[in-house]
Amino acid sequence: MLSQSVEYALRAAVFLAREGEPRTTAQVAEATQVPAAYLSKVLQGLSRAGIVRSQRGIGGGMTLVSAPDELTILDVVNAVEPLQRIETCPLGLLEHGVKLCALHRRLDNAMKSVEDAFRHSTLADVLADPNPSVPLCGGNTADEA
Amino acid sequence: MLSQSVEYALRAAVFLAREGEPRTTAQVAEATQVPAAYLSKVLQGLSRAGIVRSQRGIGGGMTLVSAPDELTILDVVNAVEPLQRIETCPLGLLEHGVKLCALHRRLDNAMKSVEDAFRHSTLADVLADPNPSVPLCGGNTADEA
DNA sequence: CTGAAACTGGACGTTATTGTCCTGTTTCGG
DNA sequence: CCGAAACAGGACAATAACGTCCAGTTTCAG
Repeated sequence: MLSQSVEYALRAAVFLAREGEPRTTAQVAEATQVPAAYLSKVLQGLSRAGIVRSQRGIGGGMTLVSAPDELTILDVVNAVEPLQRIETCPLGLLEHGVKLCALHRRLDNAMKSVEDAFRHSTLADVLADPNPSVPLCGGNTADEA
Repeated sequence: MLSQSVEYALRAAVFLAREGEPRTTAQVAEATQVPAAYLSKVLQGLSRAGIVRSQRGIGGGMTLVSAPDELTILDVVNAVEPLQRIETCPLGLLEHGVKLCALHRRLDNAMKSVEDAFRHSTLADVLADPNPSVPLCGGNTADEA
């Protein structure tokens, strides 16, 4: 339902939030299990959107611009691929303005619930979650079956 | 966020629910404002999934198999493109089984909220909604600005 | 100044989605 | 039986998403 690029961007953002210091695209790619060359494009997008800052040269890499408790999942999602709410009737014939029909009202309500959930989760929340599985799944602090 | 095909399928399902009798692909296409040739494919999918029944020849067309109050938005969505919940860690390295990390737990919760919303809306609910905009937006029972 | 590290951006290939078109097959009315 | 109505399904085209590769540019260490 969410695009691959969004998934990649979220993994990268969570990783960068945890690290706190500049990390190269290669490092992020390995930690998040994302194709490096493609991740590069995704990070470029995040950079243009002002989510991350890039620094070239030795010691450079990618850093989050905001503090993890100031950056929500929604911010990241919207930077890559805006979560589009249904504003007007998709059929477009008779613009109902803000009055969507019963079908599209329900679809948009579902979108809204996703938007709200994402808006209320900051990266800090994700990192602080008392969950035995570490956010990027690369390691595990708990026992496995 | 939802694919175009899903949107088309929902429009078609709502229309067929309202009509109650066989309607040809061309009729559905006009009412729902969907490219007829493409809608044909979408309806074929709904037919294979057992959502609609097709009847060839004169007087034939598409009909809903179930009663509108027995068919949910989720049924239609899943017939076209299954709403995929996140069951296991997308990184796949160390399968955490049912224990998703904090990030994917949140993403899956969002999916679940959509799934639940769709599961609790039947086509009958959509048709009975006291909304001035008629479900397919092609007409309007209320005044417009 | 030089070179390695690291991002930037364009070109390109692959695949999935969306959309079109046409031929065939089933069905029913007369 | 015949023909029109209507779906079925394959072939194809256009577009976007996903992914790869490489040359160029910035930056810092020494």
